[in-house]
Amino acid sequence: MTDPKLWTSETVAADLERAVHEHRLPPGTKLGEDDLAEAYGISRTIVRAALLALSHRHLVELKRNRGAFVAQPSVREAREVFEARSLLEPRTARSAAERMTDEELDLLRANIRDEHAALDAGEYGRALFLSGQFHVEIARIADQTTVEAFISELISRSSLIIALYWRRRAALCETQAHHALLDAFASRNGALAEQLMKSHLLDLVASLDLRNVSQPPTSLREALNR
Amino acid sequence: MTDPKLWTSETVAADLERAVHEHRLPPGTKLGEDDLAEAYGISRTIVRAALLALSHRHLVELKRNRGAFVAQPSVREAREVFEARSLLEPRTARSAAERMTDEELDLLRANIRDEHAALDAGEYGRALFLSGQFHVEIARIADQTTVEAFISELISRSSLIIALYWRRRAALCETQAHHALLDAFASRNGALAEQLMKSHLLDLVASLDLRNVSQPPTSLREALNR
DNA sequence: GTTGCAGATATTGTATACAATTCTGTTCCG
DNA sequence: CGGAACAGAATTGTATACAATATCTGCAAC
Repeated sequence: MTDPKLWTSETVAADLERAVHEHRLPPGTKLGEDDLAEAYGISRTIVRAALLALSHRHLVELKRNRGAFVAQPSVREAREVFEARSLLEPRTARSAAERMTDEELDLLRANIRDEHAALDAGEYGRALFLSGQFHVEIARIADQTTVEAFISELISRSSLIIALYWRRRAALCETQAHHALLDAFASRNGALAEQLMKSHLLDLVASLDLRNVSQPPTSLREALNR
Repeated sequence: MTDPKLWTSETVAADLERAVHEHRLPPGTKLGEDDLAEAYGISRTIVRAALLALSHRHLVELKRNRGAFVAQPSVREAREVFEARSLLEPRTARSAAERMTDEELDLLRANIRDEHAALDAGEYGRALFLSGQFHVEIARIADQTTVEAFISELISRSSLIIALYWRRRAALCETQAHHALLDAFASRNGALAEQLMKSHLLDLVASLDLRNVSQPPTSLREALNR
């Protein structure tokens, strides 16, 4: 993290977002301004701008006079995030399938290959990140920058949701669904891609434990609105 | 603007967003940090945080070392915004119709009434703002906070798009569509509400002039990537 | 042993100082 | 008269100082 590189608020935010996405920074982690400033070798000014950006993406929660924490999405929020994804992603997958070039198809293939490699190497965080990038890449291929930005945010938030609510099951169901999507893309079958994405998202929520019991409030304080 | 009130970055951002939404701050307007700091009676620190927030909502464009400007969405971006809205809003209108209480119905009626009053008083900016709030309110009633946040951003961006690309026509087509939606809500007809919202959005884009000619690059500089 | 308070410590919130960059207007030369 | 070049002004970028607030520690009282 202490690269000789020149950090800006954008690069710091991206670096932190990736760390969150890869579960190196679990939900609830305190992100102290001084700590980060020292870690990156910059002043608190830049750190604050980065944290502000992440809070706007709902990846970080800012508590007045108490600091920044990696967000802990509620069960409610978890449902909403996947509800939003189900509105955006299936149609976007259809558009992508209809515009897909061979080069873009190769990019998606490479993504799945890298994810496999990461899994084999035991790098689960990296595999999770790549799995998310697959979805973002689809939005990019659909050539819808605006929708892509929304999906990108939702994907990152989904990573937090998975960290909190994932229940152990088969680990490879993910790549299976992505393989099926890839086939639909390869045959430029938009309707199929839309349907597969819809099912994929339903499978994802089904793999979560979103019962209302045992809400995350790690501390009693959280349970009582500070 | 020079209230004795206590301004925070959030309230300043909200105040600016409303000004943009009501077309009091047209696209391209320079938002100088010192000017704003003086206008609100605060330091540049707060102003910068507010501008950063607005830039994340794509309402303000930050140009390095040159300052903040009210965004000027391109034709491309305009299309994308309405594409995104068409993915989110019709389904959300359906959900809203199915959950609508009588009190919420009254809120929507009041909104339309206020919009009419604003139009009669010649307060076009306020009417435009209320017209947008109608859409946001629907998302709120659908009880989907996450989708609501996206729609809220898209509505504000739509206001910029209208400022740039609106072609004069019948002025009241807006309230007509909202009236029709209200009837669908009153009869809790989700399918109809979804269909009406879809048509409403199509009418909106149709009322814009999105031909690719004469793109906004006010200055030559803009045309050449700075 | 727990509770309550007080001072000390640490962390965030805001303002401001200074550096870096851009803009502007004038001068000088062709 | 037109344009390059420069100096000064204005504006933004970053760091830091200080204020406000929250947290922690220790001691005393019950």
